[in-house]
Amino acid sequence: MKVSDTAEIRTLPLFRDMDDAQFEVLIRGAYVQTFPPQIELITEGEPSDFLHIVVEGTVELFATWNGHQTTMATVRPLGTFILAATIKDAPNLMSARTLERSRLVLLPSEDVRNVFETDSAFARAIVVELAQCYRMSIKNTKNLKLRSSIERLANHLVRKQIEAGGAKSFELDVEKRRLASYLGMTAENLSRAIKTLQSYGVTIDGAMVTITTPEALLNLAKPMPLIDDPEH
Amino acid sequence: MKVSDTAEIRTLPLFRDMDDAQFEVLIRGAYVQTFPPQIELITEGEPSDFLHIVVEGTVELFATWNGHQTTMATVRPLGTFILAATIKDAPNLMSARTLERSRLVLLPSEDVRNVFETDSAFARAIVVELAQCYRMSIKNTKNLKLRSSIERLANHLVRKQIEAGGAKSFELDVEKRRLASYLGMTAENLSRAIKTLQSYGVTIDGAMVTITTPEALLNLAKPMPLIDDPEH
DNA sequence: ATTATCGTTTGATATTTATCAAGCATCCAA
DNA sequence: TTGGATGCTTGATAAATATCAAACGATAAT
Repeated sequence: MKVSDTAEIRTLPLFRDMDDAQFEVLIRGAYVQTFPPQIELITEGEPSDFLHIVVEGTVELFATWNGHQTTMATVRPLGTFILAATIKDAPNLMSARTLERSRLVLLPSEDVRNVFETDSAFARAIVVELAQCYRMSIKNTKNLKLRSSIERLANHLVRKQIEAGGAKSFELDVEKRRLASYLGMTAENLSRAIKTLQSYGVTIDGAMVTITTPEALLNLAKPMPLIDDPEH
Repeated sequence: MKVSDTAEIRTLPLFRDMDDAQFEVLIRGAYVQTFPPQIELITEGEPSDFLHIVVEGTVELFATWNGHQTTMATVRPLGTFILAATIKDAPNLMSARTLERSRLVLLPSEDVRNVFETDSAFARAIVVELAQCYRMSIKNTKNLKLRSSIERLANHLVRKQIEAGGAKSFELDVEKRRLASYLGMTAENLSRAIKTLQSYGVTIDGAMVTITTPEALLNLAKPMPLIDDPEH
């Protein structure tokens, strides 16, 4: 494993404050692997063998039922999945696939659980991380239950613009059909929703989003920290 | 605070394995209060002052946006809310109201955070609890995104029957309009969905549910541990 | 016992969302 | 350069879901 990877992972809140020796234990047992696009890394229902860390590339988390499939999240560097399953030694509730060539660090779940039992700083960091994940999921539920699909799209764009530093134009970082699935709508309806947003000063050409009248969009989106702010 | 309450709370997974002295610290700082129905106990957006434990009665967690409101969960003895906000010292993402006369134990969030820093057994229990909550929320998201409202209702009934020990008849424990909101539908459509379920061998008279042909209902519901089993 | 209130049900209608089919655009490999 | 393949868009239609209005029924307060 490259030293630069190790150093990068160490900066994550999850590993930042843990004991040097215990971090070493995790790193010694770790695997680094590069995967081509469209590889299924984990499958829902299977036991969680590893805590995955995305060092490079993009991973999609998705879930299925009765022939349907939905995108639950997109994980980019330096994101991890799926901590809850690793800690509880429980089956994964989601599957994961690479969307592009991706490099991942795999920490054996058993090692993570062992270090969790030993290193109380790590345990505390895990608490904070899980609380964060839980709150994110609650926000997502509110988003789904309280808003229509076009309102969800509007808020997604508002948020992405903030993440792009407030730039008038920015690029969508996922395929539209995956964005649609994430937002809980079909690709067809995303296409139509985008058209509707033109009257709110939004134009989307390919992956390029331009927001000409942010006030109009905000007036539709009505964003709220308790749903839309990942930090809140 | 009554000794019987203390003993009961001590049996919760969250408090079971913690240090006696630290548990004492929590109990010493605790308040016990009985509330009439329809009292708003916490408000979304407000800081989390207490970890609430429902000892008697029923509490509804709900969220609002732009004039809309949705039921997020129902908490009964011995359930707690909202651990993630308490631990992160973050604002509550949901509001809570009593649905009936209810007795609650309130642990000051600051105490909980302090003991969490001190008692590693408590910290580990919090990890398990948060992981559980997170997974529950993910399952709920899958339920919402992958199923239609009638499928959600069907699965809810299947689950409630299991919780009723498999009895052919059992009672709904919440008002229908709240059940509707929890399931992400209107009260009117819940009423119609119940009618539709008659052809699947389900009759609901008032709060009394009777399932005459479980096979037919199961065939519609297609329950799946990765969505419907709270233990999984 | 009576009235008032509130939850539930039903019907009519509107809106939202999905599905199906076709054409268009883009990208990549032969 | 040229086919595919795949993703995106558009139109037509169907299904799911929400809204509005009214009636009904249970419950609680007077």
